[in-house]
Amino acid sequence: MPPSRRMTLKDLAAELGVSTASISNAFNRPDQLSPMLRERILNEAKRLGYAGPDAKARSLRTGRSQIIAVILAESLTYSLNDAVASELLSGIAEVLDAHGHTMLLLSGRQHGSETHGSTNMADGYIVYGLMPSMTMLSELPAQNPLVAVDFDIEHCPTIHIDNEPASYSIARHALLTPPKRPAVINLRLTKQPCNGRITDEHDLFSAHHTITRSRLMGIHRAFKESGIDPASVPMWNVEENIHDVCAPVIADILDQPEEHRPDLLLCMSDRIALTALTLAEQRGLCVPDDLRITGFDGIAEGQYRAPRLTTVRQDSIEKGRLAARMILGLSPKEQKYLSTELLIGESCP
Amino acid sequence: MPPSRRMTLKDLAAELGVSTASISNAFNRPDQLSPMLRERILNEAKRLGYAGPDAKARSLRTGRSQIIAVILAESLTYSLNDAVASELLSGIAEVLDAHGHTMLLLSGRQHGSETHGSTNMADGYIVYGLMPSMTMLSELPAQNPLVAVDFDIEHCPTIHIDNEPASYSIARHALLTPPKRPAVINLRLTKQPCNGRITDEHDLFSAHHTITRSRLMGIHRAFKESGIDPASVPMWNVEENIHDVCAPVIADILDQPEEHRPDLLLCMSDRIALTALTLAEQRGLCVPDDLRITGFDGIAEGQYRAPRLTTVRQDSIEKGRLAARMILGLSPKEQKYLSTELLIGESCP
DNA sequence: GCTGCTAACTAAATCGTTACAGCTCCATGG
DNA sequence: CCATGGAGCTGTAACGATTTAGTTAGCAGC
Repeated sequence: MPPSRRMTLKDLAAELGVSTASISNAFNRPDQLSPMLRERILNEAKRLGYAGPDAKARSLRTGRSQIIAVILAESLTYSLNDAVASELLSGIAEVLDAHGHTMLLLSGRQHGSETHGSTNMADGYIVYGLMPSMTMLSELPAQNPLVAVDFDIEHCPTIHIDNEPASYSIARHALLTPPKRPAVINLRLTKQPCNGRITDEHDLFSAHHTITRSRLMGIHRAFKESGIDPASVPMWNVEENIHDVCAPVIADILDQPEEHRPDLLLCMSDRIALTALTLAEQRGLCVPDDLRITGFDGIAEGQYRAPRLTTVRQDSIEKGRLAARMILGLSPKEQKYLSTELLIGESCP
Repeated sequence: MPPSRRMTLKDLAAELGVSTASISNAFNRPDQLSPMLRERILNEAKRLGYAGPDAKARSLRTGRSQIIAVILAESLTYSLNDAVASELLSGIAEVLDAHGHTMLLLSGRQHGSETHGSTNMADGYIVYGLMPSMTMLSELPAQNPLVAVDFDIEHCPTIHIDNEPASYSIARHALLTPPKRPAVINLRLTKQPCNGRITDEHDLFSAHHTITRSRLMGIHRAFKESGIDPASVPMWNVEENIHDVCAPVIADILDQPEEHRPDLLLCMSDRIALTALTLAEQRGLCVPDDLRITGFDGIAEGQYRAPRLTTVRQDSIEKGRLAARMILGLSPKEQKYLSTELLIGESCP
């Protein structure tokens, strides 16, 4: 036996003088053979360094790989460092792991034009966020289950939260104390890329970004209810939910002369709000006395600090758990809305 | 053709009246057949809904899956929410993605006693951190490449940083301003689990955790050099690098009567240091005037705040990139030490 | 003694590709 | 006119498992 080639199930069968079926059963179905033979096989396998059936061959034969692919709208580099996406992945991993599955990470923003060759190996797909191109999704094997999170696909079970009411509730809370100069910081909500002040209202609402769009609707509803004309509220936009991208926009906002500087900042995400908090503190502004700030998401970083962020907590971990359970068929595949919770921190009491 | 079964390469070949080899070549090796035939095949494939060769079968035949497994010492739930691990994963993903590979996430802390069935499907393994049990590693296919990060495995290329000198340098910086009451917060450095004050010096240095051990050595060296007996410095320990686990320990430290409360806190990680910062601010202590704090790692969260954390930055993204390059054979497989950088923020000027 | 049943095992087909060897045909060069 | 060679294609043997159907042997019941 040349040690060059790895040992296979067949080799082991020959060595032991039994059929390959018995070896396979010894590893997979203990009830199908006598305990004596099973033990003999397992011992000999260990002695000869056979680590068990090859996953590649098994997956071809059985049609299943025990792999669930998570397709993230953004790049992996971004997603892995984004708290919301990370929590989602945590929840997914937790459930998959408990049921003997593993997680393959893919990005919808495919490198170059080709999708990865290993894409169609997965047993199922969890899609997170708005896909830049739908072609990738249409190329997935149709018979494999697909679950979407925070993004609607036709005829596909989806997990979301109710963004409009959630956003309305936090805005309403903030407006209980009437602001002198409120402002809103949107996330990627303009048709044309715009990192700064939104001057043309008509440029608002890029067709697709329904999540942040709903959040802005909620905010507008709260404004109207408080007798404030939404059109009179200055709006800003950031292109990416990343500190370094948000910082210059927020610096512009805060560096205005005091009589123009907002005293209430409604932010579309905690990342934006935290950046605002940092920049305010660096300028010696007191939060919440000089400036009140709200976020959205409820990430840990916003709660593990002083002052804590006033925000809407969405349970991304639970989103992930549920998505994984749906994919594995442990929960019914349906449209599911998870509840949110208003967290009132010191940043906007 | 019943639409029940998925279309295969062989079906397509029959439909077109060409050999399976030509279909395969049309998808994989354009130079092996005439452009005319290739186009005909690709068109027909699209028309009949054949999405390309099946990854499961291909991986069996070729022996490669284009999948690299990342085995994390901690649970996936922890790792995905830890900034250092996330940055490492980012770096890995970036390089793998650029070279047509995908990333499979595994945890060394296997669920139950069985390792995942899909483990041996990967083409290579990147191991991060101290494995709770080495049996998992010994079961990996021996002919597949293995690269370790922050953890020594015999005869295995490894990527680390020089923890002792890095830790020494930041401690020395902190001690330039002589502290009245310095203290150290260790990370999982006791033999017996201990979340709080370390009273018995003999209990220090759990056999394995060489990283934090080296960091403490560096701190001790700096103390000696400043004429301070390390044994006189109170030491504390936290069991997990998580806010909720660190918080009670740090609360104990800060809630001591003022004459015992430390004025310098050397923390083994940024996570610990940030928790300390938060708790100090909540108690109205001024950092750095009442209390100076240092961390270790250089995570973004520590720099995107005011005051910024004084810390040692290790480039975890680069660690990941390098690990991925080694696994793919793009960089020589060797023992590699990456450099670190002292970041001086306002938390300990 | 015959039938029927179960436990324990085997033989062979199959999963969907890739890769190797070989075949045909036409152009080229001597 | 024959040899040479390459372009373009085909046929088929792996790859390493799982699974179905089938073969024993042993035992119980009548």
